[in-house]
Amino acid sequence: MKKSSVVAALGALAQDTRLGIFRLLVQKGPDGIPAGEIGEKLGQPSPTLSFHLNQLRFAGLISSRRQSRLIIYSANYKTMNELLAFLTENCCGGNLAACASETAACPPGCAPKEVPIQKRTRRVS
Amino acid sequence: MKKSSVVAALGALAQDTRLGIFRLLVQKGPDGIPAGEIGEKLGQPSPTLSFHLNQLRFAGLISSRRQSRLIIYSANYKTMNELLAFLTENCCGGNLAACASETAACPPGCAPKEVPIQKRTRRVS
DNA sequence: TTGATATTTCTATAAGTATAAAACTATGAA
DNA sequence: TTCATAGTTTTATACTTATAGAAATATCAA
Repeated sequence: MKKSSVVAALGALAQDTRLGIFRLLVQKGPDGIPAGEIGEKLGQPSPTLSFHLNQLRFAGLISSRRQSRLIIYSANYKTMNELLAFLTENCCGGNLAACASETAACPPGCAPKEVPIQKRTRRVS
Repeated sequence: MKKSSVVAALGALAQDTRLGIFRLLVQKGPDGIPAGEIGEKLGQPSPTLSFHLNQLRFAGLISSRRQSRLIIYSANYKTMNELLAFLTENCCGGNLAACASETAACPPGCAPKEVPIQKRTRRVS
């Protein structure tokens, strides 16, 4: 994930109404819910809601699809995962002992990215 | 973690320079580094840097301590962990199958909070 | 003391973001 | 068609945040 996309995603989430929308969608699961239902839960006027949904969509955090008259919004779990991974990437400089220390106690994703194991190839003789 | 604190933390991270500072500190580990070294790496004038360090500190994401003439900044791993947990909390409504689905593929912390197992107590006869 | 270094606070300007009323668009039902 | 519903776009105003120069503060060394 590019740093600029991460800033955009964090900016989209750094607002009360939008954080509420995103969490609601994360909790509703991959099928999502219609815009109207979101507005009902959060008690926002529709233009305000639409503005915030657009911000989240533009940041890649949610997706929308039309289903007859309804527009169904759902969380983009892939983006969410990448965002979390970015923040903890290469935590403690890859020093696993520091990661595990009382002061840090880093999350699972914190460990340095595994270098893919190179497939052993037979040497041509 | 309170929602308002989460919004504050996300807002603090949603800025290019601050995201850079935070990631640098996360990678440096619990011991931290002095302000000057941060400014050097990010190439920002000191008032700008100080402003951003304050924002991060105010949001609870970093801490500072004086060590002679230097001010040492370090990441607050606890806040970071709570922030990540908040975003994925009660993911997919606790439906583990949905969490594990191709579309969601939620992170480890996504599973609903474990209800602490009650210790079996001997009945007084 | 005085001076040098490390960093912060104050300040003004510039730039970006949120809100909701009004007007618009898309879909389906009568 | 015409109407109702679900939602979006446009617009203006109000508010919040970023930047960096200048001045201030804290610590140490001579």
